[in-house]
Amino acid sequence: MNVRVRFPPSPTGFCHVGTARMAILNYLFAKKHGGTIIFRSEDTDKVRSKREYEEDIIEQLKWLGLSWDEFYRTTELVESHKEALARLIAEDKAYVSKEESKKEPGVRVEVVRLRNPGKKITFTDLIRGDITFDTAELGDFTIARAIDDPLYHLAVVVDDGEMGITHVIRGEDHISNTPRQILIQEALGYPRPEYAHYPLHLGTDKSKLSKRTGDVAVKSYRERGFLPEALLNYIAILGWTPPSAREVLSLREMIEEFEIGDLHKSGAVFDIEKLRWFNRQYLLKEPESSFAHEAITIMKSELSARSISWDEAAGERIMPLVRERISVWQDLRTLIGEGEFDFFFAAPAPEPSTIPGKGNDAGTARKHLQHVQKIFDEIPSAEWNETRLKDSVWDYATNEGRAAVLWPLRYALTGKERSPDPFLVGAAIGKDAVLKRIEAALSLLTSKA
RNA sequence: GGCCCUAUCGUCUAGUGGUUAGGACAGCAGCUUUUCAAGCUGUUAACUCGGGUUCGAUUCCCGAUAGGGUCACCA
Repeated sequence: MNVRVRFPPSPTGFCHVGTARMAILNYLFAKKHGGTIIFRSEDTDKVRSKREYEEDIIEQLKWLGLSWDEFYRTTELVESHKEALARLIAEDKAYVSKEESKKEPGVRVEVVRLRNPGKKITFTDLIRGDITFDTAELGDFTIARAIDDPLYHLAVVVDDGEMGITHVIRGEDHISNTPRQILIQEALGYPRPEYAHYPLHLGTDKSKLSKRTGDVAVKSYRERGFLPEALLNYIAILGWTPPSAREVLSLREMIEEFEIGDLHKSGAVFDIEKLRWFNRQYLLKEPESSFAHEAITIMKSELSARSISWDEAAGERIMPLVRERISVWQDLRTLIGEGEFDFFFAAPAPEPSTIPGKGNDAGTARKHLQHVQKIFDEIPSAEWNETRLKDSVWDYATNEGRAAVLWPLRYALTGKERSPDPFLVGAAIGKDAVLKRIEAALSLLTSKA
């Protein structure tokens, strides 16, 4: 069978996680079966639809790495809807009903209603099995606001029929829409596509994921520095377990493993912590050059906001450290913004009383710092690197007590009670800066004593 | 409220008519060349309840309960 699926977002809001999930699942299914994907902007609601939203949806889906083969807007297909409407009325399967407007009381309108045969409808859901509804409860529901103004259900059925859609894969909020669409479909004589209704993602309190319960705009994840691969991967895996049970998968691998029947039946809570973990996995895979490019851009801008001048050499040297400390790019902005990395670029302002560290006095600290200063001073600049620094003082530190020697050294270099180790810092800032900072700490100790 | 869907650790899940109910995230503990981070190792933690069927149910059936969805001149 020639598989044809659709992405039918309604452009009444920015691209959110639910939109992305709809697109991902349809994409995986279509690609798995070599099918065609139709992007159909469901803009029948003229009041709420905006071109701005449509553009955002397109932009974010592309950012996630998705694509489609054909593009339409529902409103541009209105002629076929009108034809269908006219045919239904001519065949007396629908009728024009003159009634009072629900939106504007007192105003008479002419809506079109379907003559509902009121029978039981059973359809097979690829994820849930047979589902039966008694459509009598629906009554003669409205299918158009007016003879030339179709409503969603009519438009969807006609468009799906005309476009030869074979599989309708959508969220479970559409389960109860399915019987009425089937009714319209049968009245029009279109074949019934296969249906698959996947569960919705839930917010932390298990309620529907929405603007109220959390951040859902794809753009906001993008702005916080989540990687598209990570977001795509997490959204896909949340509610689907591939046969291999692997969690970290590329788009290609997902396509290979995808089976619509493997989608879960129950809704899952969207866990930002796990998303962060996924993002870290992908950040760790980033090539060194592109990682450094992004990191440097962020560091430069955040440091300049703090009036600290950028040092290219130091920046390059702390890359491994940056990569080890962040899960999302936003973390780097926060780190720098809070001054956590200031000491790599500017001299710190250590607190004299904190220099010795726990259980040691100023005299001891001065003695150790002077010793280390002397050792460091003798290291040729050409041999100035992390390993060399560590080797040069390690035995001394071990004999004298590592905490007693290393704490003052580290604190003198960073001015932070918590920071990376002194060797890494020392190598990054260079010999001159190290000696100056030790000297500064020593004078602080002396002036205090 | 009617109708529909769903139900395993805090979260995402695997799984079977008989299992020590497995994994991931988070948590906790220990280790790793001082602190922090990372890493490594270990570890806490679950079958919603009540009836059936059965020698035996987490698993099959029914009911209850809970959660979700939907009942538009929105999509």
